[in-house]
Amino acid sequence: MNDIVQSEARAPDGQVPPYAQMLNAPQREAVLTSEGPVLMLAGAGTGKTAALTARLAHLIAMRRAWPSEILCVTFTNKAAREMRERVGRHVGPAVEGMPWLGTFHSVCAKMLRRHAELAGLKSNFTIIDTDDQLRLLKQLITANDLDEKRWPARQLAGLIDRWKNRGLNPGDLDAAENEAYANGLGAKFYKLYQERLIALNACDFGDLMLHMLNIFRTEPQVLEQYHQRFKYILVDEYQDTNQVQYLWLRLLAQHRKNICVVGDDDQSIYSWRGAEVANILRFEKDFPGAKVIKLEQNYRSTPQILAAASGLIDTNSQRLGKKLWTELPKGEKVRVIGVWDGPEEARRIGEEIERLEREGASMEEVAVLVRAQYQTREIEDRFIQIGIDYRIIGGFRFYERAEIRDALAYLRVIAQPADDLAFERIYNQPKRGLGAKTLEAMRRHARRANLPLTAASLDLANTDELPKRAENTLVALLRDFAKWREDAEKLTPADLLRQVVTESGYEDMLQKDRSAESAGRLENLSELARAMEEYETLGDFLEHVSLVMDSDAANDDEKVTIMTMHGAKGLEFDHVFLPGWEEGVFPSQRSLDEGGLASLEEERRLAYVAITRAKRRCTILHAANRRIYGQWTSSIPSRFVEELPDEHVESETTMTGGASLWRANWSENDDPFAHVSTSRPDRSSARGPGWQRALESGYETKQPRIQESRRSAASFAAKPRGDIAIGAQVVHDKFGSGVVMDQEGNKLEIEFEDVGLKRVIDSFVRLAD
DNA sequence: TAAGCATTCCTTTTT
DNA sequence: GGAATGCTTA
Repeated sequence: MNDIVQSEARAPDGQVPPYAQMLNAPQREAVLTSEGPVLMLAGAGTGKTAALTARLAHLIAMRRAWPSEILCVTFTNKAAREMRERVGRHVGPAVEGMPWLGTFHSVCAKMLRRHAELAGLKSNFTIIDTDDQLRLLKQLITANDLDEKRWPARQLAGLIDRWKNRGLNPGDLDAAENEAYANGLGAKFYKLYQERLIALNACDFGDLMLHMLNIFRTEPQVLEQYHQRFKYILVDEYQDTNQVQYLWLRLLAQHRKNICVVGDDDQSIYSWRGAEVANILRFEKDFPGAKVIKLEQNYRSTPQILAAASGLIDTNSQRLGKKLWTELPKGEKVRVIGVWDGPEEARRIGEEIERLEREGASMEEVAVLVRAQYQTREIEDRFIQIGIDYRIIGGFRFYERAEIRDALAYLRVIAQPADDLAFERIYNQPKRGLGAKTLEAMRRHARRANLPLTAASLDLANTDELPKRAENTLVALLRDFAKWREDAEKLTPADLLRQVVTESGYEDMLQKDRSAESAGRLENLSELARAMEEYETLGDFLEHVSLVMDSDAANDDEKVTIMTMHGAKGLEFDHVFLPGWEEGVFPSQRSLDEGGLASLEEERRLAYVAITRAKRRCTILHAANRRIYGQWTSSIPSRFVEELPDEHVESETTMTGGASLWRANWSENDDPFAHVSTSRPDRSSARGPGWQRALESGYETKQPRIQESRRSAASFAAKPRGDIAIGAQVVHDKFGSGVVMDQEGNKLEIEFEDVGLKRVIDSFVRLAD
């Protein structure tokens, strides 16, 4: 077998092709076993992407299929992009012809545009985002005399999403499902919502998959078409597929059975989004005779990091079982640091990072990974204070910002006059005096005439149903849109946007707004215009936006990354900090309260993912006290800490109990800014139950070992900036504008208009203009 | 219609 | 603690 494999790998000239050269034995097997079903179990850092791209390159180079005959699906645009790039390196411009390499959703969108009429849509349908989805549902709920308070649109949206994830249409719901919303109105509202979407010539994210699944199920000739086309199917991150994706894939693969799925059951962390690990666990049943290939050699982490992670994940019961190993040289043990409270944890991380910086580490290679978004604030505050450059990934995405959505809504109405949801978003944004009354009249009229809102409003303006003033404004707005539609013919999409932003009064509105964010909003809008430069038509751009919700923000600068553990999947860093390993934070309270063992095991997999992001050093922290929802809570270290194998871990608990008290006093004397009340820890409320307990149980009072590294930013690089003095008006990216009250070295004390007194490093502010 | 106050809700979020 | 939403009032 091996000989066959070896000879097959050779190009006609007898050379081992470059894409196969760097692969280890199992990787090579995964690449060369092109026929039949293959399950590739790829542990963290085992060169999964390398194998996958080599496989693609192999299929193309060996002429087993044209690039257009391979279906390759990923979950994220980033993964798809990376794959395309890497395959391109092997096979050159042939990748350009890989039209079916993309995310599940983009592939489905592409298919659905071809067969839209089979789903009751026109091929230029709009893809709506969650915002629109919620507003639409809210309308439906109130229009059907239901109390939106009692039965929130959010809940309904969640249910519909889950139903779609499972491949269920309104008619497929059983009694229990139907009961889940408003005492048995689930199916009714699901149906209403779907009808409304069709009427709007729109679909949501879930529909992209579900419509295609429905079409495959009911239109054999369409499915047949794709059977003929796709000679090979590749799926990345298979453990994250949900039911509808699974069914969709199974229909497509059943004909030739040349399907290769890649995944890692230990990295399944999205079950709450409908992902089913079961899909990977039962692959061999679905495709009898499937070849299972395990990639277990890790090229990323030190043996210690790997051992710690493996030891932890061993606690889980439901596993296919892999044993990761590495040839990399010994490194340092995983560190576990116990501290007194949240602020101290943030200080400690700051100190450690400053030390790494002094040692010459690249800040690009440092990450702080948290369980939940709210944990970022504490870290962020500290980094601002001591001047560590950071970037927070996640939270608000570029395309989710209000101003971006508004701008896109304008563009959508221009491109698609029938896009009611977009029109409703901006008909009074900026404020032009059209309110709920006007909207109601427009809607009434639209329903009566069975027209989209914009068209109906034009009609409405000819009647005398509206007050003169509203009528005039509305006519002016519609005239603007007519003009922009003409502009759209002549201008590039980017220029069109600039025009609209100015002429709609949106720009004016932001310029008049003196709040901290408005400058950033204007900045975002020009950023959006810049991003549009590469698109030829408005339609192209809008399709891109609705499917690719991430912006490829330049991340070439030296910044520490702060992000959630979920967001970090697939990434790697030399140094990883993992704060908040306490029961109730991680594992999260919710996962402990509900979901039982399964959800605890998912948390453990998340811990495994987090640790295995580290290449060289991994530092885990836990605090004895933490403020959660404004409430001081004392907490015990996460069970995951105890599950780490002792021999690969180095524990340190310097700052507990008395030491912290002592340190608090000491730092007050030492700290030139200690009199600044807003930034001093609130000692009265800091005495939570944990405090008492710590004092009573007589914690050992240790000298803090790291005193010398706890230098305040003012005493270090204390060179003040020349251009800022007390009394100066300054602007801070995060805090907005304020007045400098005090200055010491490079440290400023600023009274901000919005957030009050803060201490910041002067390099973080600029003089107000 | 918009501002100003009260109330609610707090994981994770690839598309 | 705090944002985000919704309701009340000027």
